[in-house]
Amino acid sequence: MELRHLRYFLAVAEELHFGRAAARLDIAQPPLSRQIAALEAELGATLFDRGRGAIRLTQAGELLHEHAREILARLDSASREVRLVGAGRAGRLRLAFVGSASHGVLPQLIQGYRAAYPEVDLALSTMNNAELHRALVQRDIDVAVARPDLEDDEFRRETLVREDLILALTSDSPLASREGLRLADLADQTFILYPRRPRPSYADVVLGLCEREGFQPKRLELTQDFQSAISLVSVGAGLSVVPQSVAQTQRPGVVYRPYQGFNPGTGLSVLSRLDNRSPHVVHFLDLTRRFARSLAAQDAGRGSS
Amino acid sequence: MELRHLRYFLAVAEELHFGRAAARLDIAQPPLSRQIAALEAELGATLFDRGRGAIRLTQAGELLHEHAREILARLDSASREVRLVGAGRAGRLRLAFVGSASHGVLPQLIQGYRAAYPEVDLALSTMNNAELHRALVQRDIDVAVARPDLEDDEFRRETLVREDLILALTSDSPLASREGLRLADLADQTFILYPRRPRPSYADVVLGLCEREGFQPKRLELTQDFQSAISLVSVGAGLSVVPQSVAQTQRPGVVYRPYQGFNPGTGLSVLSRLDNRSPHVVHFLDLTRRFARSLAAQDAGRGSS
DNA sequence: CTTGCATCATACCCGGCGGGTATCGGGCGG
DNA sequence: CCGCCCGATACCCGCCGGGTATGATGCAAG
Repeated sequence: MELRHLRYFLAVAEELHFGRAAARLDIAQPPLSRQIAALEAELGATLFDRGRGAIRLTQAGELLHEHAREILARLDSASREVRLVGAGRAGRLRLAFVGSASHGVLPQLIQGYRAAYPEVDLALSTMNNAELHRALVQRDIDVAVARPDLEDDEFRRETLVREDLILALTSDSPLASREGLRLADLADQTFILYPRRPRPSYADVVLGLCEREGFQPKRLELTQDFQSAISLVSVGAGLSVVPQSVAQTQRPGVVYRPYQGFNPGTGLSVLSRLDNRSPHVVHFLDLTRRFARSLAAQDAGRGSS
Repeated sequence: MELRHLRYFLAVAEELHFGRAAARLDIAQPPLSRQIAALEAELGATLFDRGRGAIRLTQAGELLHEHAREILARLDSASREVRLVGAGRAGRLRLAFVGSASHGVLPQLIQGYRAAYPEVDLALSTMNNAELHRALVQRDIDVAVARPDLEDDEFRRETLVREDLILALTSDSPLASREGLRLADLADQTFILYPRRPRPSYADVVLGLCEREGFQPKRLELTQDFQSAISLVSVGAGLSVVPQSVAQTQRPGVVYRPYQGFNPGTGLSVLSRLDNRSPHVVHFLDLTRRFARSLAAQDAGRGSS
């Protein structure tokens, strides 16, 4: 049996007239008669009572009528849904990001995607860089937002934003009001760094900075993520070096201060597997590129003004 | 889209290998590739990730996979059900019969049909001859069991059984013990006849009998059906002339006695519209024919012994 | 009763499409 | 680097579905 049979049958069942049904189907009447006859032969059942003038459905015909309607409706909705998913306008996008990106521009980017593709179910989670890498490779996620990047040439990448590093200090610390602060001035402070595992990590980047400035922090406190680092700062356990965007969310007991000297900054990258050409991913990365470009234009404008 | 696309897609989705899927479908691999490509083009969606070695379903593919499975399963069950109904082994048969047929051989016939076609839903009802005729013509029923027949050459008919008429008397009537009773002996009794409407009817057949015997019943009582006639007999309201099979069910206060003289008997006919070639009807009438033949053989055997 | 019309079935032809074989192209393993 | 595996492409052929013409049948009107 083919869908043609069902479509033709449905037309005849609804018109109860071969001529009109054929017109509705945009074919001539004879092939329609033939196809219906073939269907009846295949099913071994008479579907229509061809009695004098008016045509009528048999019991088997009534039964097939209901089934055919449902099957064709089902097919139609399947087709529509698949088209939508195939166009990336429905379905699901699994995105994970480093915790320190939950402030700053990433939320705007995600909002933008949500607005453009409201029917796509966004599955969000947070991971550190190592976990992001593993999840991308194992296809547990479609898109990763890493800081600053993931080393893998199997990934497509878009740079989302670059930002300076900044100090997070306990608000009642005397350092908070000092002008022209340098990293070396903090040599005898407790540095709260993250993540604790795996190494090397962002913590080592900061330690490298210190070494470049000619010292090693007197005390180190390693914590899991930037959230707990800030928490520790707020209770006076030490200071931390964080991306500037973190300063957007003020927190009691914490003040943010720039420092003098070498500031390599940090960035956010949006990554996906090279072989993942899913429209959702493509759309998200396109949006990312446009968004990053508009951010750069803003910065340039602000810089020149 | 055609079912071929769904079937091919399903094979590939389950094998995740074009070669094996083609083998399973008993076609060569190239046309399979082409059909899948055509399906993807029509849906505007990539369904498979053809990445290095292992093939994989995309999100759109996963979605279509579920839909395709259900649609094909649905089609399969539709086909099976329609075949059954078309073969008359499932579905519904609407049968109506005169009340006086609820004793005697009709129940056996119906039992026989039930045993042969257990999945067919039998819709039974009782009507008088006039109602049977109307119902058949208007297609409210498929098969009618009338006594003795319906006058209409648009009907196909099988004679189910013929039987003598018999008297139903009040058990304490002196007539009950009289030998060699003749209808004329009952001229001064109350004749309870049916149906009251419409006329002419079975009541007129009995009145014709009396006339032939040279008398008119002194008193007449017309009632709706044979059930109420027997009830009236049982309370001593008079006597009735009924088909012999009615005597099979004994009832307190009623005795059945044969009578001498002309006995035209009566019969049951099984009727259906000539243009109703539904397998259910055909089966039922076939069964009726065989059943009637076996009844006739029984009678002949009993007669000769 | 006969003619004409409406409607579905049959006869026959044609072209498109689905399937076949041969071959290519790329990725992976030896 | 070569050969193999697998999917894609190229090209041909035969079938089947659709078209036109016509038949068969039942009904209505004259």
